Amino acid sequence: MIDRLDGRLIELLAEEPRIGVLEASRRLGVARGTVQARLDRLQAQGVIRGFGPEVDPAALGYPVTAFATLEIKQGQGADVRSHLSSVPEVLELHTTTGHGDMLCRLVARSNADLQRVIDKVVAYDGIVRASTAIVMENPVPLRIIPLVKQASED
Amino acid sequence: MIDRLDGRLIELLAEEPRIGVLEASRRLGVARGTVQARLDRLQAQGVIRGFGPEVDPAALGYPVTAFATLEIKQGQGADVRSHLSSVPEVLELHTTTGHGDMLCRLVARSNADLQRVIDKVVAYDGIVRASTAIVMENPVPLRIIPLVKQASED
DNA sequence: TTTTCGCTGGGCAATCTGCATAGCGGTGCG
DNA sequence: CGCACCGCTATGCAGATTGCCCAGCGAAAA
Repeated sequence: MIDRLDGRLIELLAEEPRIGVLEASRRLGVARGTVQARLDRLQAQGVIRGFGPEVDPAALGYPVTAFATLEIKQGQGADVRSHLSSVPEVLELHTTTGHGDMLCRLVARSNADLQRVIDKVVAYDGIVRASTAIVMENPVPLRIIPLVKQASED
Repeated sequence: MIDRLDGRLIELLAEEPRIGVLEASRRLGVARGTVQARLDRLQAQGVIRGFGPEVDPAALGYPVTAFATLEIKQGQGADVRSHLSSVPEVLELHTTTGHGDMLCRLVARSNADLQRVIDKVVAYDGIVRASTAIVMENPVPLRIIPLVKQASED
């Protein structure tokens, strides 16, 4: 899948995203063309989706995060999806196995504001029930490097 | 917090991360120095955390995602945190209110492999119970642009 | 009114990019 | 064994971009 060099390249880019291809090639001790080729390949394969800016919702004024488990009326899945995707505070949505049918990540301006967001979310026929867990701490923020390391060292 | 120009800049960078400051200034119809200054400010404020590569776990050989709700023995929180952070397949971890005490996102190489990951996760004294929901579909992948739009248009 | 601040528009040297070249060594195949 | 293929190295070059600087200007704040 990916080899050590790919892994090191991804780690390097994760640590210092501002560096260019040339600087990366120096750090890795390989030719510039090699880094260029690896990067192109990683992006073509979809391993690297892109280099979009990582925006912190808290800094945007949405310091409260919560996860909501939703129970959906049978056959309403598609409509619920499009309803939820129209709510900006819904940062992601998954359909899952288990007791709930969907799991979504929400943000809000405050705990009070979270009520407004949840109301907006459940204000839809297809949603039978929602149970919400507010995030208190985030000991492990979304990360990928440890996995990249493991995958590249196989 | 952030104004329209900031919002447009973030949207632009999200759509086409490869463009530089100069090109961005052309697209936005402002001077290069302005874009430079806005970017610096957004990063200094923490609104933009960085431009790390977005890696797709599926392309790395981990196509299965799951969310696990963990129940923790009182007073064992800190140890559990460090235990979980040492597991590469744990992509993020939150402590939450509600029935569970923690919620974590896992990935695995297959449904069968997920068992191994879960075993590794719960192989720790402090964890009383784990209930797992496997992700089937991801109708709304992690996104931030709608929120940026809303925040910048206030 | 004066000061401060953000934006503009320009300039400059140093750097990087995209693209192309050629050589080299390892691998798979007939 | 000989050959073609592929990835990596190394290098070159023109054009674009970056980081940094400055002076002017208009609006908002003091």
